[in-house]
Amino acid sequence: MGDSDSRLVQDRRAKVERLRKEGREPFPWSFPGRVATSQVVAACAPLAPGAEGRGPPLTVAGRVRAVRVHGKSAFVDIDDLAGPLQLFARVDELGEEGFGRLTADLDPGDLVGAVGRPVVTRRGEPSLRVTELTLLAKALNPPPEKYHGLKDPEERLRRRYVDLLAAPESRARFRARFLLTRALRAHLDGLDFLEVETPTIVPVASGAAANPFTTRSRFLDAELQLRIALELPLKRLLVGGLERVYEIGHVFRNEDLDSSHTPEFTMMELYWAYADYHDMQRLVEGLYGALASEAARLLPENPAARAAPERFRPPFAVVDFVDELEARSGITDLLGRSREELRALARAAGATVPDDSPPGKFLDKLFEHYVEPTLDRPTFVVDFPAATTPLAKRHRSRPGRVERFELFAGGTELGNAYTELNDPDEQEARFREQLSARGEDHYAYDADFVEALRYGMPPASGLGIGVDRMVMALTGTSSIKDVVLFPPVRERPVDLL
RNA sequence: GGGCCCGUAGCUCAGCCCGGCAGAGCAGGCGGCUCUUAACCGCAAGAUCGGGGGUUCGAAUCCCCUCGGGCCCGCCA
Repeated sequence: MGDSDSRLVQDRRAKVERLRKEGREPFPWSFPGRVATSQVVAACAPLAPGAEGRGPPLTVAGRVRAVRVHGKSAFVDIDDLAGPLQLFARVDELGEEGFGRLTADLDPGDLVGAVGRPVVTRRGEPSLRVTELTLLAKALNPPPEKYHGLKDPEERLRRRYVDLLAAPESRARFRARFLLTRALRAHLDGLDFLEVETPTIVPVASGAAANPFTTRSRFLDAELQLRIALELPLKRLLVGGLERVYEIGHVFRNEDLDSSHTPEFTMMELYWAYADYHDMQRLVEGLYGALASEAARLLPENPAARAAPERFRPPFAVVDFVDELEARSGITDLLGRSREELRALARAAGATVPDDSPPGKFLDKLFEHYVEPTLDRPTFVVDFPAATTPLAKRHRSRPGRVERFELFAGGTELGNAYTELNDPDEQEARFREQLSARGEDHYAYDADFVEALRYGMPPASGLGIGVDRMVMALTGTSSIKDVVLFPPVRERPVDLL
């Protein structure tokens, strides 16, 4: 069962040996002058079936998907990033020897280059009538079966390159993911935000409630952690006068995987001096509107992407956290409830929360249970109870609330924003509350951050968006593993020798 | 971490309930075919049935353990 023993691999190795003996290099260095396969297809468009294009020959390169030999002619399907193309090879153009080599050398999975003229076959398939065919890299391992492809979900993750080479829709989805990230940057750059980078390895991970990964520095002789959020370093930059900053980077949370969580994921956080959370709602609407258009352009075949521009057309709906929760749950006077009452209500709603959870935890659970699943259309949930949010500024006119919104769509969170707390004394008090609440997932006390606020942070609004989930929402992808190229997998057990 | 399910040829899958010679298609080999596109036709080959143990005259099939994965639940976005 070992690959090295496989008969198929042995046959392919034998071909490599033979090629070398014949003085032909199975892994040449370059292949100049190629155009995209789509260019050949375009050149075929005006041609009638059976006609051959005039003008100079074209050069293409790509991976062999199938070889169909018909005695003295052959069809070779290749594809490159632009799409598939049929090569039409005949002994008439290649000669007996050249044609014989083609059929003897080529296997599915090989990378080849071809020169020829565009033709449309009698059956109407745009093709390249090949006058030269060159092996560019021999594939020793055979590709997955040509019709069913690679189905095994484990192999698709462990050997993502095989998934990508075998499944054009997987390539298209990942391309869309990274082009959406590019569009995200372009949108923010256009609003004059500055992209920055801050450390991933920090003394104490803070800015969110999650279990950190730990590591050790030999230089500092100290235990360090991997960041769980971008928030606090970026706010320090507002103190420093950078005014509009954002960062797109990985954050790390030492938790289990499921269809919407993975321990290492991509976060975008943005901080905007002299703006508040109302300004930020407008920014988020503009941002999702722009990204939805881009998704529709990138994936015209994908129903979710195609529907995105209409779905994410501003303005988004707005609901009040407390009003909506009371309306959905039938609970009254939520803000007047004691911690014990809230805990009992949360447990009645099926949440399993430890007794010593921070007080806001119970409200979060209630909201998650009663409201989140009902939020399908993009909706801003606004004015969270203060207890849920230690880093947001208290509401300017509504006691017991903070100026915060989350954007939900399709039952999942697509963004989280506050008017930022910039009063150092209040920040210090909120950190202390969190610590005294104990429990596992309190926010870490960051004394230097309080110190930074003492120098004066401008009034500002901040935004966080989970980029993986943003991509999922815009592309209709149900598992986060389908938008993360190399999700974490367990070490495969060593084969017994 | 708890529950349910899956693992058979390089790939996609049968066979497992109800124990009795491990099958097919694709890919690969050989032969044929100058318009196919999941090309077609013929021949031959390819598997310690995830791993270990047990029950049995006999295990892919039943039992136990273990590894890997999927889905649901709990926790983090």
